[in-house]
Amino acid sequence: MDGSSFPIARLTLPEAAAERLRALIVEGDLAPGAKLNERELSERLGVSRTPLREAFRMLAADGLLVQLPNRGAQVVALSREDVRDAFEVMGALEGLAGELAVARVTDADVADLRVLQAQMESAHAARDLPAYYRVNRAIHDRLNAIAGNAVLGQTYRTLNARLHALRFRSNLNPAKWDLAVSEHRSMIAALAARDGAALRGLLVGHLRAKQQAVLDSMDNRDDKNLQGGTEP
Amino acid sequence: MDGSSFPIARLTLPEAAAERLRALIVEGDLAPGAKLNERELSERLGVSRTPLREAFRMLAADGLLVQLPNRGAQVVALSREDVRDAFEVMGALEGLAGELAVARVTDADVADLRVLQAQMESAHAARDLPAYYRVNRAIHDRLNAIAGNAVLGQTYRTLNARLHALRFRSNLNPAKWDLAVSEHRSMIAALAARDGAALRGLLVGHLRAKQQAVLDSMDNRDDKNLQGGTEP
DNA sequence: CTATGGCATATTGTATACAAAATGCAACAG
DNA sequence: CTGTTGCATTTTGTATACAATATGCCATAG
Repeated sequence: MDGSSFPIARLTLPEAAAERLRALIVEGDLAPGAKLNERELSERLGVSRTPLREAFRMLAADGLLVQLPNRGAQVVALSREDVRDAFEVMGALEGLAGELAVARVTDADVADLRVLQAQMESAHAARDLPAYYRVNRAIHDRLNAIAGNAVLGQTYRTLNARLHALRFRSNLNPAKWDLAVSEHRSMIAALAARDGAALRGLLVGHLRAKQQAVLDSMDNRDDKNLQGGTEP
Repeated sequence: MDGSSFPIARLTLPEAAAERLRALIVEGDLAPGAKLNERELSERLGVSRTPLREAFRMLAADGLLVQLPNRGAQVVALSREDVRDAFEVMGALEGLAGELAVARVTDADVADLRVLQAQMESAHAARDLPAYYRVNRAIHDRLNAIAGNAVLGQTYRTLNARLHALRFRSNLNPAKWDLAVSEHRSMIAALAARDGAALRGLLVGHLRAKQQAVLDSMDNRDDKNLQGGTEP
């Protein structure tokens, strides 16, 4: 995102462990509600318990783990309410990002976004879902970057990671997919026109649709992710 | 905020240390930019370095500390831009809180808020600034509670703590104070009338005024808090 | 047969010892 | 006199040992 300085930035062991765990959680290798045994995990990751515990603290702060005193850490199991709450906040953040982006966007930014939009249309035409997700994410990241608010970006990414831990396969049927792509087209138009209110409305609406899809997908699978649900 | 369950919840050592450090930072006993020596701090807090380092990780996640690999932790020194960014996000969050509160508020809540408002008017009439701040905070906390969004509340509190670490003495002159009190009156009226748009507008405007006051106060003091500024 | 109490085991919490890295100073070369 | 290199010291990073707590099982009383 910056690219102007080159600190070598070796990862410290707790950071590396946290990154690895984050991936394991988001990829679903560590299921929601799973209890994390310190000794076992530290052996699997090849680090001692001390840095692992620091990693736990970081992930707990991100809301990916919950730590119970003397009872260890477990992967968070988001309740329906948690998901609703997180999406509501995400909506507010996206709305802000839209308004800020309108205030700060340059023509070069718009040009870049149009390129991404074209890529998205291609992925859509080719029915290439992974590519679509990738470009989709790139567009939203780009918007946040244009907004130029570090606190916003940070908060947004953290919340996003927490929701990704759900591993929802948002059942994206053709109709929804078509709509989503056209919404993105409208977003870029609104941004190019410097129409903050319109962009805000589009982003919030877009997210509300996603929220509904995720909540639906939570209903349509085993209730494991609901609060209190632990496997036998 | 909940009050329906009574887990004894002894604080674990890292949590206790984090809480203590948080207070030291917010109270200004640990100045922005101050370097935190692990051995010395652990002795002063009466804990060993292990739980202290976990506390560091928690506070770093909250944005109260920054940790540099192999170079320790230091109290965050917010730049002007950081403050602007944080307030922008706070504004979006407050706006959301207002809309949610309107959707979920009960008449009992409104009655409670009117009591707090009366207390605020008293503090204002008596020119009792500490009491005013206390009630002010209580009102905003209450609004967030009514909004009933745990993620929102959490995010809001974290950002608030980070800004409090600035130790700004928002130069509250009589005119501004009068305005602030009347704004609160309007807020409660908007909430009672279930007028979400009006409440959002009031909250966002209220916060923007605060942001301006804080940024001004940052200008009017030594530039210690600005990025790169380290004492001789 | 069920429920309670106590003990053995496993797991987390904390302190400390050791390793690795950074810092500051001093000696030296230019 | 200035800048650089190497060493001693300080500080952070990691592993491990020990302490405290929780968990689960079994014996026993009702």
